[in-house]
Amino acid sequence: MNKKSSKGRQKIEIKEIDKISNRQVTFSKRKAGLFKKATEISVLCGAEVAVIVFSQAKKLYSFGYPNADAVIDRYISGSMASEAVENYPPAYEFVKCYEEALKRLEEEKMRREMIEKSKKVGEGRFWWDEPIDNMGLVELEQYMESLQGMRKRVAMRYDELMMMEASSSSRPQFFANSTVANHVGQVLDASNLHCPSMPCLVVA
Amino acid sequence: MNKKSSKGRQKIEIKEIDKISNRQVTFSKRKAGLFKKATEISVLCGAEVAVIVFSQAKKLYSFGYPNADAVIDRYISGSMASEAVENYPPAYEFVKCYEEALKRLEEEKMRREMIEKSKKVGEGRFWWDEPIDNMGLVELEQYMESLQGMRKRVAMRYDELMMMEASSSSRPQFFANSTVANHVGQVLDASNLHCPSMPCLVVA
DNA sequence: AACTATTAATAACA
DNA sequence: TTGTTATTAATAGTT
Repeated sequence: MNKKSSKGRQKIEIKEIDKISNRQVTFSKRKAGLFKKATEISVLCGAEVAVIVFSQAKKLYSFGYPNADAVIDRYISGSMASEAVENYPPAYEFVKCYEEALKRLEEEKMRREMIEKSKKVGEGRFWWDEPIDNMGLVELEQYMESLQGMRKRVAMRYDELMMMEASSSSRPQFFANSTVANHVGQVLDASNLHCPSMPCLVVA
Repeated sequence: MNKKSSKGRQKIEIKEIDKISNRQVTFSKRKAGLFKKATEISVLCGAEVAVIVFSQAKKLYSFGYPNADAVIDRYISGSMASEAVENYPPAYEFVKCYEEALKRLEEEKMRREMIEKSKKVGEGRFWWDEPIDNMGLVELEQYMESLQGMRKRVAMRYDELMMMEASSSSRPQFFANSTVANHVGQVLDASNLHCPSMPCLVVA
């Protein structure tokens, strides 16, 4: 009854793939894999990496950490010259910023989970605390409806406040003091960032 | 008697390896792996590849097929000659990534705060009545955004469950394509929310 | 663009 | 460092 849906990965010989369409697909997949590996070694080991690939159609793809050109420049100038310690702080700062945020996110999750744990399931347990992963369909529906209700209330409250603010005199810009605004500003300043997960640079 | 001789490969997080000796070993092994992958894609797909790696100690390792310098020369002349402006989609990706993380962070914070607040709420009052009355505009905005995020995630979880229900299919699919699905659609669509002149995040 | 059954790469040990 | 092994990760063939 269980007919295998595919033969799965098969061993292949490392020689040019005959079938063109196949070759192209493999190229795409393996190029992605190669860039991923490059990312990983750079992150795991603090290495600087550049990868340049020309497809058979001579289309150029490149990847670099912290950035391809810098690494290549250094390769060319043969600057194993010991102290040629180029620094690449620009993007790095923001990557740190991002990582920081992720870390804080994890912390928050933890804290919440601990609170929930400490509350002990059973008595004093509230329905909205339950992790959604354990909810059934019906429960999820209820949850959604509740959220919707909340949303409306908040919006109404927002309106109210807006009215009041509007009638009184000086109103600051919406996000003037918001953390979100600050962070966005920072991020937008980072014009030359690479995405940490897959900093792939494609040159047409 | 059959004590495992090793734990075998373990899953690791992609972040700088703490222990130096470990980092060095990993660097060697992964460098070899990277070069091997580069060889393979070049042979399998007729691609030209160059890989440049600087270790943390700034030692240079390079690989090229058919040969590194040729590929690099081509890269240089290519990127200069062609007007091919380097575009940086990754930066944008990164920004999105980052914003996403921040949003989730806000959500988590909120959930925790709510839980903590809920302890103080007296009889007959719902937990979500408590906080908003004392919020300012900015806080309300963040609150709304967080609610939106939570709802999306709940809806996604809902979809997930639906899929599972559908595929395991030992059970009649009551909601397969009717009201509930529509409901989810509604939830995901922010347009039906009462959300006056929401100053959305501006991504320049 | 997704999905498995496989192979290939590799983290932890020795 | 080099080798072994238990696992995870990548991907060939298929839909």
